[in-house]
Amino acid sequence: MDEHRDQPSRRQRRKDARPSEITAAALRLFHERGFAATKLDDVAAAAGVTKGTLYLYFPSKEALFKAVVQESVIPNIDRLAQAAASSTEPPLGKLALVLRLLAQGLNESDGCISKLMLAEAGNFPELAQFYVDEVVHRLHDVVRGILSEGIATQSFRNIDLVHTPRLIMAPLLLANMWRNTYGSFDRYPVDPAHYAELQIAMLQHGLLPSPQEPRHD
Amino acid sequence: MDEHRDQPSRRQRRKDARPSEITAAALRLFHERGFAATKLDDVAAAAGVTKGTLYLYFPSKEALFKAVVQESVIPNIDRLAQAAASSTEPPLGKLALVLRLLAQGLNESDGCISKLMLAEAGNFPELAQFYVDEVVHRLHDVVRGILSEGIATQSFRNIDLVHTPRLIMAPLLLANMWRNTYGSFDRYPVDPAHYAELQIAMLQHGLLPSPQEPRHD
DNA sequence: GTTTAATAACTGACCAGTCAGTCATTAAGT
DNA sequence: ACTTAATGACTGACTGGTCAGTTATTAAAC
Repeated sequence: MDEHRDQPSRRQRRKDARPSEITAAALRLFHERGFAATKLDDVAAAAGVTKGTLYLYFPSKEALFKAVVQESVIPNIDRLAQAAASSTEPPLGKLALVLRLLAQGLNESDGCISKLMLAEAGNFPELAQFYVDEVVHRLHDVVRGILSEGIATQSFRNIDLVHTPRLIMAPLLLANMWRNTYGSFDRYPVDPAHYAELQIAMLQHGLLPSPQEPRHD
Repeated sequence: MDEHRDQPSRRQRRKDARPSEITAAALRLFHERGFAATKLDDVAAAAGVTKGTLYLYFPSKEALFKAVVQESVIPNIDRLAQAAASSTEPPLGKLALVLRLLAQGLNESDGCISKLMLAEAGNFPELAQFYVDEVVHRLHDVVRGILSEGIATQSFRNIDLVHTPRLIMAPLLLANMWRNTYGSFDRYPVDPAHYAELQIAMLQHGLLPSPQEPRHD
């Protein structure tokens, strides 16, 4: 019986493809269960290899974790900062652009990292420091730049430049964690893109009815 | 030599005080390190007992975790709902009241739970379901009631009643998790009460300059 | 035939959970 | 009051299972 022939052959050698497959599997499981509760045997199985193979590419479980974070975190920030810088819209439009891009970035690849880092920061202080400096503060700085410009041109009122970036991005970030975590338990599905639109409207009008023109499109 | 006399005596019998001391210690450590990464020996030490004692009061580590969550979660919701119901303020004032109470509740006792549940929901589905139903949705319902009233009296524009509660509370919740997690790494201290005020102002005005009266107190 | 990616059996440290024993406290006996 | 028996809260050494990390072996690739 050669029933081992139907799958294209186990034990392939694919040195270049492995690392990203492994980190992808690890990200999913770390996010789902937490770092400590995730077994490397499970990560390996999810990546279609065995545990020994992990150690060909990553020297330890902790190193794998760091690789996961750094790999998933680098990309979208630059894209976002660049989009904001090159946009010629007025401040509010620029802000809307950033929020929509953020929602999109969270939606695809890895809005998982924010929750994962939050949960594990206590166990990995240096990594947490890196994350705060390289990701969060850079993101805040983008928004802060827009706000600052808006205040200068009197498009915005004179808001708190230190904390308002967090205030503005919090709903999107939390909505995303929410969806990734409680999605299956919740009555209403949560959609980051929808939250982006709600937040944009809120930034524009607040809760109050628009005094000049009650629009109805 | 009676040098054993200076500490009031180890090995006291305090059957009634133990459980809350244990859950308090457990909450701190679970929140700091995560459930799986927390050793019961450490919880016991932090509570001033030994591991064996834990098992006199809680049948398993998982049972301890559930006790921690349920104990920390029950109180503040009712207080908040009641305050909102008995307030005679206009909708925006009522909303401000709720946000301030929420910030206060997060600040003292246990704003830890929200992060802890977020991190462990995947490993404790029934508990997550309980938390979503009994805590989060009830909180949202309070806010939803206020919004609904505001729309009816035309104090508010016609906002999305399903999602806006989350949108409004997200900044406070996230700011709190932030402070509990990255507080020591962050440049600027995060204060929930301050975020409550920022958020109230944002709900009132949005980002835009107030068209009728540019106030400056 | 040589190289090396991949495997799987193995090891040892760690930790949740157990239990026989200890001692602070209570209360009965005098 | 003073002694002593009974109680049960508390301890800490122990165990069995689990899992990160290792290594001897296998087989794919060239």
